[in-house]
This record gives sequence, structure tokens and C-alpha cells, in this order.
Amino acid sequence: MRVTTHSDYALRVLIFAALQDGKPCRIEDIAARYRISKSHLTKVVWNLSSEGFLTTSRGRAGGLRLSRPPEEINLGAVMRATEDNGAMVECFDAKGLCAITPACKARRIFREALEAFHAVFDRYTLADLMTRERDLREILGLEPA
Amino acid sequence: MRVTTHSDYALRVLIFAALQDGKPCRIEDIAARYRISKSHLTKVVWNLSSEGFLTTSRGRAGGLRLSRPPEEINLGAVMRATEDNGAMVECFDAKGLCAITPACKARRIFREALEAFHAVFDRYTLADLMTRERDLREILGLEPA
DNA sequence: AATTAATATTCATTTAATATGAATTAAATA
DNA sequence: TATTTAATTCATATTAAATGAATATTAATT
Repeated sequence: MRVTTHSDYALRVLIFAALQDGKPCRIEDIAARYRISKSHLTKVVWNLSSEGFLTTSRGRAGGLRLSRPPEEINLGAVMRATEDNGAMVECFDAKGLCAITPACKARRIFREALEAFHAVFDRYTLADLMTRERDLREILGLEPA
Repeated sequence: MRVTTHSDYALRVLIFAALQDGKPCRIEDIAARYRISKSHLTKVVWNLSSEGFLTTSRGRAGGLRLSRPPEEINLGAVMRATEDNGAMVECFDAKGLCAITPACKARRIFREALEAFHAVFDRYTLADLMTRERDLREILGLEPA
């Protein structure tokens, strides 16, 4: 089983943004600190912003920031918004070709398992990822709070 | 999130084998009925057999059959054996490059969520997938029991 | 108004995982 | 011994995902 890097990067962006004390930060800097693709990150940020987790502004002194405090950003909501589970298995997809789909009980179990997966994230917020804030700042080369 | 077709196919093989009343069946026939790759299916069967779910024999009158009755084949065990979760997210992999891994709390949550996913399958056996046996037989073009 | 700095958008390319195909080898049975 | 089947190996194709690059749009500063 695999989680897309899209979700992975989404969490990294949120963690980075949570370290900025409300000040906007730039996609370019985030990409540089994590050494990942700025292009890809741009799409991740766009997603997070259209889902309401981030607020972005263009132009000089622009950038992105958390729309809400970390305690109010539920990780289950983030995962559900960033993972596309429409094709987790072939039978989830309307275009699936598995012959036995009409008589197959496995699909229900897959849905149940996926829900259980998300339910774990539902129990955490971004704040739960920030408990080692000091170390995170150091690793990412940010000023101590 | 995505499950590999390897696991998907594994379930299909087990379902097919469970419909054979203990008689061996051939990989080639399974591949034909599901219209999927025989080569790939061979690897899936090899895995299931090395994990003890199937018993195979070569040569004339050979084939594969369930090693145990369906009620004794736990789906959680099957999923754990067929899914490679070593790289579910980058930080699960020893070769992962994510900078913040040492200070990141997300990994624990991912592990917890993965375990919750498997735990759902733990509650079912192959027998739970066979409740629509009549329909499955018809779709797969097998003789009624 | 012009310039600069940022996100937004689009498209092309690359990459890596996955799946498939094909051919050969080994084992079992008639 | 011939035949049938799984096991094994290697090459190829396919696909989704990720990356790169270029352009457009927006907004703040000078």
C-alpha cells in the first residue's frame, strides 16, 4: 500500500507553515528546505489552499500561511482532501474491469479498511505534529521561536 | 492511497480456488476467467503458496488449491503477506530522504493508520468473501456446486 | 506607472513502480 | 518418455506520479 507523495508533501508544507508564527512563507523556500520540487509543491499548496487549510497571497510580501491555528487543522481532513482514493483498488473505479465486482464482498471490506485508516488521522491535528518544534526548527534552519 | 494489484489478484485467486471444492485448478484458467496476465498471476500464486495459503503441484493433474478451508484463511494475514508496506511513505523506508524524519511525529500516525487498515481485514476470512457463491460461479463460468 | 516578487496555470518530460509478455527450466504423472 | 503443469528468469510495456520549465496573473513597493 502506498500513500502519494502529494499527501506526504501536504503534511510537510503544513508543518513548515506552522513554524512561521503567522508570517507568510514562500513555496520556493519550503521546496529548498525539503529539497523537493517547487513545481510539485506549488500544486500541493494550491490544493491545500482551495481546501481551506492555507491562505495564499501573490505579489511582493506574499506567500502562504495557515488559515487556522494548528489545533484546528484536523489531519483526517487533510488526508481525505489530498489523497485520491477513487482508484485504491480496481473495483472502486467505475471503469474497473474486474469480472466478479457485482458479486464481490471484498469491496465493502476495502471501504471499511480505508475508513479505519482515515479514522486514525481524524484523531490528530497539526498541533500533534509540532511537539518537537525546537528540533524541527533546527533541522529546517529556521530561527528559534 | 493505492493497494497493489498484487493483493487484488491474490484475493481473486483465493476466491477462485475456494470455488473448486478441493480440486486443483490451473493458473492459466484463472487468468483466462479474470482476463488478466498469466505471468503476473504466476507470481501471485507463488507468493500465496510460499506463505502457506495455497498448495501447488506441477505436472499433469497439477495446479493449485487452498491449503486450508476458507474459514481458516484470514484476510488480514493475506493482506499483510501480499502488500509491501515498506515504502508506504518515504519515512518508512530506511533510504528515505525527508529531512525532518528524525523529528517528525507523522510516521507514528502512519503506522497506526496502517495497522488500523490491516485490523479491519483481520476480522474477516475468505469464507466471508464466498457468501455469494452461486453468483460468483455463474460469473466465472464454473459449474454450480 | 513601472518594477519586482510572488502564486497560478499549462504543458512537456522524466522517472520509477508496476504489470505484462515470452521463453526456459524443473517437476510430476500417465 | 512424452506431456502437462508450476517455477524461474529476463526483457518489455504501461502507467501514474513527479518534475521541470515557461508563461500568465496578481499585488506590493518604489
